[in-house]
Amino acid sequence: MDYLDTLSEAQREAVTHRDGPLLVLAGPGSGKTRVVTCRIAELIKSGVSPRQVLALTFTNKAADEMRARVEQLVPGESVWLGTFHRFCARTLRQNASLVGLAENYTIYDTSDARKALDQAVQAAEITLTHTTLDQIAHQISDAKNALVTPERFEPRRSSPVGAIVAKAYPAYQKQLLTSNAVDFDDLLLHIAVMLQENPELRASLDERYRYILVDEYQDTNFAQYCIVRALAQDYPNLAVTGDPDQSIYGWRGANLKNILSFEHDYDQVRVVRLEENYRSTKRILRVAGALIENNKRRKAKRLFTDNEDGSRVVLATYATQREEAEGIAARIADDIQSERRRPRDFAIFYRTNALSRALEFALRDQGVPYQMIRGLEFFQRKEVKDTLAYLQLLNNPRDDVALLRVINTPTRGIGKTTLTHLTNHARRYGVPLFEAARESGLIEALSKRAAVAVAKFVAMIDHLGAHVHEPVEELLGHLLSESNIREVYEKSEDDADHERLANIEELLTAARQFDEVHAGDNTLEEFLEQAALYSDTDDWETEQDKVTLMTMHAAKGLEFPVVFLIAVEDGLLPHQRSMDDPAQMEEERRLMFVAITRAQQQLQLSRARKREFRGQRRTTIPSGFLMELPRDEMELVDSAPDFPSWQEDSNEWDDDSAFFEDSPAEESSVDVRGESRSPATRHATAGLMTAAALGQDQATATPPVSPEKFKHGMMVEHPEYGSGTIIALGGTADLRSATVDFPAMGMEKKFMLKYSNLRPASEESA
DNA sequence: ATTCGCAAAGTTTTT
DNA sequence: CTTTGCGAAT
Repeated sequence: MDYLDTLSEAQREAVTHRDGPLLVLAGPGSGKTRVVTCRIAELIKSGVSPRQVLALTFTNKAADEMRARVEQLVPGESVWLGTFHRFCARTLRQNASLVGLAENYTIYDTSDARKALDQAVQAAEITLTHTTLDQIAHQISDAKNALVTPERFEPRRSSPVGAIVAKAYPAYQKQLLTSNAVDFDDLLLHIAVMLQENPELRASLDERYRYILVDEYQDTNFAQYCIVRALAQDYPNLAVTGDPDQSIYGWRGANLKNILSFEHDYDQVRVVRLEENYRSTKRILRVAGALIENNKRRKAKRLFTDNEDGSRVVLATYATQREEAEGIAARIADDIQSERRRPRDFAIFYRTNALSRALEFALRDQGVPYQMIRGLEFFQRKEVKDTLAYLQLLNNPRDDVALLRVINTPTRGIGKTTLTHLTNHARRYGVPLFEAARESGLIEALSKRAAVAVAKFVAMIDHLGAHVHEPVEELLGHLLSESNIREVYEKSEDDADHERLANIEELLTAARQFDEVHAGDNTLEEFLEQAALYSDTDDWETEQDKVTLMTMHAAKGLEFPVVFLIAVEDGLLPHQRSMDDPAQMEEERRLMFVAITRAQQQLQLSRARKREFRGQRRTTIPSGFLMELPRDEMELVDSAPDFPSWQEDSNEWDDDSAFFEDSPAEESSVDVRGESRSPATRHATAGLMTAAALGQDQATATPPVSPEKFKHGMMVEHPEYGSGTIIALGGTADLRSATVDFPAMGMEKKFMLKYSNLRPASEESA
């Protein structure tokens, strides 16, 4: 076909390279997806059997998109294309016994896994001093991502938490095995271990998957790295694509080293660089490039584009988060009203989900349609989880977490005491809870009444069990009526319950759609697998003509004509928890790089001078990243430059603003807002503030106190830590620092005076 | 057993 | 500030 003619030289090189390892370093907007899909098509055309091709992605969304594109290129040919987790889930299904599981194992999501851990910790009688379940879970997850099995786990010496983890990890793993269940990390861990320990299986899978493609290789963790390696040994036809500058999942164990040292890991690697960008304007690209250059640990890369210069990147400063949200909403509304743009042209990104609230209000106010992409949501709702738990229990009766969730939902008189007895019985004989429930008549501690209630529950599950091979929708139908779930919600007076019923209906719809596609056997298992590995990000609908709101992480791989990135402030971007670690700071910078490079034509970065944080209004500090951006490409817009009152007595000012906004006098038809606001507040690019000057802004935020004023023994105030005494001073000029003892906090802290919000206590009264 | 109320805790990103 | 969890009371 002719698609080869439409590719650039570099793209074509990657697409037509057939055998041997291939590393495609693909900058943002360089047509990476196109290269991957064309490559799959090209392989098939050159005679490779589709079933020998394995394409692994990071998200379902990416997989779905690729599948659609491959289908266009080579209709009817089905290669295995999906996420790492799904690939592992399927492979584990076929070889479950090798790791002590049965093929009908359950995949626990994070909250299920947390419950299993809770169970395990209790059963092992581990006391949680100085730590929490969450902490333990994290450490276990880290260990699993690094392929450290329970037996091999060694806590760092003198780590009290580590010692607890060393006990909890094996107990947790045992609990999972008893329940015939795995968590997300296990999917990878089990497969990686399985490949290590079973050479013949490894060899056969290696042979089966002759051509492997891995997308977003920079996001792979150690377990994924090992899996890929194991499958590409005898047939190293491994093509990985990625961009080290877009690695944003370090917190989840992703290891940048995997892509940076790909050339050392494999022999005779062909490297193709895709550096031409087809997405963004020159200006946007230059801004992105200038930012990412500040990272030390990276492969230098030249990004360029043939696209036009475009408009300057706007750096907007608003007085409050509310003005930020309203300003953006007004501009969007204006552009839609005047038909310059459609809602779907816009995206608004933020670092944390919590930041979306003000935007939602503002957009709703303006009547702008929007869709918000959140991580989970649907499958996390109680009623949905309850219903799915029934299915899980039916599919895998050993699933203790599922049983605990459903045995008294809706209530059927099986209370805490009964459950304690059941649990004791189960632990004594080392059997799953459902087994214990089945023997309820034999448990002496149980009252007659309790035993009967349990027996009725068991009978109901058994009865439902007769329907497990029917289409999922039908099974769900039986389940909803026999369990009384439907009846309880229907009879309820509560509106919330009717909404729950609606959600269950939605689940039925999902089941019906699933049934249409999967007519074959084992459908229940697969349905549950899909549900477990699904996230709401996956069915983000491009066709919908709505403004998109999402986190920066969710934005990866997408593009929009107009992008707003909000809250570019110290502590949010970069995030507080990353600021003390240079490696994490680089990841934050990459995250911002990803966000910026989503924009095709227009980009606005913004911050608010004041932002509500944990219920408190706080003066913000502009993100240090802003100072790394090239002044020449930017346009600075300040919505309240001559309005200094936000500094000191801003409490009232803010309330005033709220008052005016709500007063009917200033009614908000779209165009009134848009016009009245923009000309008055826009400033010519020339003059005013430079990006560096914006940094000075932070000094203005708290009226500057010259570092020389601080003396040893002086009483000082810190907005966060309260009052304290200077017990040491060091450095000179910009480097002058003070060590302060805060008696109320029982701690000492060292500050760089130039940057700190420290002030002499006496100034308070003025 | 369920319900209500209060307290506490925790607020990054997701397969 | 919000959500979640736990404990008490009915």
